[in-house]
Amino acid sequence: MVREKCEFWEKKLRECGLRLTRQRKEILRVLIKTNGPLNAREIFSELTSSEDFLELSTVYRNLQAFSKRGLIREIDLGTGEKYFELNTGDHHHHLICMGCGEVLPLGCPLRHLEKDLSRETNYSIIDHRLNVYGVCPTCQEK
Amino acid sequence: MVREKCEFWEKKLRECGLRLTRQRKEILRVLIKTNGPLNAREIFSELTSSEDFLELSTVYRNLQAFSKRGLIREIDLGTGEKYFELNTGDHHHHLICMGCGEVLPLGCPLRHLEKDLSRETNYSIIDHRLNVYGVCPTCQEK
DNA sequence: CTTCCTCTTGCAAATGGTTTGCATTTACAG
DNA sequence: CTGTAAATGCAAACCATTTGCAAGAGGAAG
Repeated sequence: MVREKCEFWEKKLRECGLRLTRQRKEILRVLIKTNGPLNAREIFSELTSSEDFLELSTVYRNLQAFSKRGLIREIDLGTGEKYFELNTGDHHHHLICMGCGEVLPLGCPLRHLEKDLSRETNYSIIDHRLNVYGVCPTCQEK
Repeated sequence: MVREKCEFWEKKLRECGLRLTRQRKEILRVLIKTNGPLNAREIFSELTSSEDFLELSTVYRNLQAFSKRGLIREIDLGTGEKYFELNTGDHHHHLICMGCGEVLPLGCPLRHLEKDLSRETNYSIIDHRLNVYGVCPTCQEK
């Protein structure tokens, strides 16, 4: 199943006009196996075993390249670093635990907002970002 | 009116246990006269005329101090820098023009979300951040 | 009004995330 | 298999922000 997903995303990557390098395969693999947002350093850390070494700057360059082509989506969790997750096309937000940093996907409660807002302000609405911050049940016990 | 507001915020600052220095007065003044979020460099730029010079690091240090004491509120517009605005206590969000960067305050459409979400996830919900991105009427014409 | 202690500032250097220049290596179209 | 454009490694630069330290300045107490 993971293999299939890898092939799916590698195909997408090729369709974007990007070459399929060892480093890109590995970055994709990490993004696939983790469900949820990752930053450059986290991806890099997953890949520092000697056999699949790659430069941190390569991770940054590729996250930028993937993001520009819509393969991944940039996520701002409000921590200062840029996070990314595979762009599966389903619009959602994130619920972030302020204790342990766990991130839960969150359905969008704002489906109707953009139309209303467009009418009120005459802005053409392009996008919105919502983060919700809380404390997860486990962290509440501590 | 501006003078009254300045006195109000200077009093608040003193009540937080902070000393009222020339630099802090000036930073407050800029925050008061601008309605909307500002970052450290913008505040600094407003104050580089010879008579009211201050160090950029002083701006950073004070924004941090004010923020910690709840005088101002940190705003993340998704641009990479930290923005701040006076904490007037009214909970709101921001509509940001992707053309010119204009920022409009936005009433909160999520009043009921936190209770529902708390029930569904067992998280205790602390806060949320919402940004809406669009293009303002002026920028649409270009 | 003066003194003293503590908080604050200026200055310069460090930090952390991210980007960039350049020579070398690699994917892959032909 | 070969040539070429794209990608990588490496090191240095960048930019917002933070920090250490000595000098300076609020303001409470006298």
